[in-house]
Amino acid sequence: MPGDPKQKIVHAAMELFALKGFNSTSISDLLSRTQHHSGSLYHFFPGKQDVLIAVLEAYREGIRPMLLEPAWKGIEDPIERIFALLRSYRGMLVETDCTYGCPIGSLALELHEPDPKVRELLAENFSAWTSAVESCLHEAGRRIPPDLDKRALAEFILTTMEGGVMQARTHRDIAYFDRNIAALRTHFDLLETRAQAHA
Amino acid sequence: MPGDPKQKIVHAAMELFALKGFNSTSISDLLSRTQHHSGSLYHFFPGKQDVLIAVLEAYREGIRPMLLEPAWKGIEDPIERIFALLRSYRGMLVETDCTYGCPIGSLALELHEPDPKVRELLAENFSAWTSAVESCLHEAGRRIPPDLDKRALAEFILTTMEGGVMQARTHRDIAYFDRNIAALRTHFDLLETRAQAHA
DNA sequence: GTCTATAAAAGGATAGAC
DNA sequence: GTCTATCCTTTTATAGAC
Repeated sequence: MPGDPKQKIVHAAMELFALKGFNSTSISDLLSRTQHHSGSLYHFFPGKQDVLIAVLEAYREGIRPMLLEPAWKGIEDPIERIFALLRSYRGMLVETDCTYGCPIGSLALELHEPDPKVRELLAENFSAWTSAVESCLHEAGRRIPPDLDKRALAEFILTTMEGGVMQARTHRDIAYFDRNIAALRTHFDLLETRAQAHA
Repeated sequence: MPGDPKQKIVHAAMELFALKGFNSTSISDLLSRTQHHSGSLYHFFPGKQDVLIAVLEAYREGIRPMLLEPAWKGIEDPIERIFALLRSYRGMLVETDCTYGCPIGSLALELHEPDPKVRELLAENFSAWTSAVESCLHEAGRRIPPDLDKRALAEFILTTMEGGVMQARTHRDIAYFDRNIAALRTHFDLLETRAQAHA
């Protein structure tokens, strides 16, 4: 529903939490952006925390349709799909002058003592991302050493993205992100060489 | 000066910003922890932001004496010094049940639109850390391919630490950190193999 | 330099009419 | 379901005595 007010609030919250963070986004910010009033928001959500939960659920549900499918359009090679996914984060950084990176990573580090439900949803977002990358690694077959822990490598790829985003944002310079991705590419090249050597 | 009230406030702020974040730490929190009163704090600092600046300067000045020297005690091998540094972050995570990681990384992602001075200090903290690691890489000499960009690899090591901390904190499980460090160790092993092959 | 008291504003949330 | 008005708390910051 495009006019669904609940969805509209969640959508605004996704944008504002990514842009300013959770604590720095006030209920008033959400209301003024959605042109709703507090009675409306509190009709749908018991409190601000519940808006955050809805946001994290929306991100989790959106990983495939909103993130992976656009990034993977026209790309079949499983390893190139991983780098295409990383490029989509690069695109977000470039579009926003290196201010907006991964919304999940930002929230994960902003919220130090999160509600258990919130922490669980952050973890589920990371896990779903990691699983998608892990699938690509399995599809890559013998280009990766067969004895290598694919799940661990997928987590390392998430680390590369998050660390690259963090440094690019902090230095306001996309080159930090690019050098991290280049280092990961070197890692893949070395792994592929080793996989061939053992073949 | 151990009783210096200004230092005492900065010290409390370092702890509380790391524990709860900047926005979630109130001036009252700082005052109750230091047993001072608002007149005292505002005598030394024009505002809360200036406490943050003092905190970031203290972290920057503390990198060598508080972080590197303890981590490197008794360790001479330059590559093992890098992994010893990473272990000191592991120690912080374990001591705090995976709630407290790198204070600079947390602040870097919490503060989305920081004051230019604050952003610059965050960047300086990352740069100083990266430079220290880069020095180790240069000392490692021929164990690393000579054509490899040592600065970029040092940034990739920072990325590994920050990404490992982020995932360990989010999942409340140190194994995520350990697997990231293991992946980095694999990367070093592969680089060393390549360096030998070209020798 | 440190204390008390308090101003001034912002933020989360609620009540009740419509 | 949505609007207006408002309560209550927290928070940053200031004033002025000591």
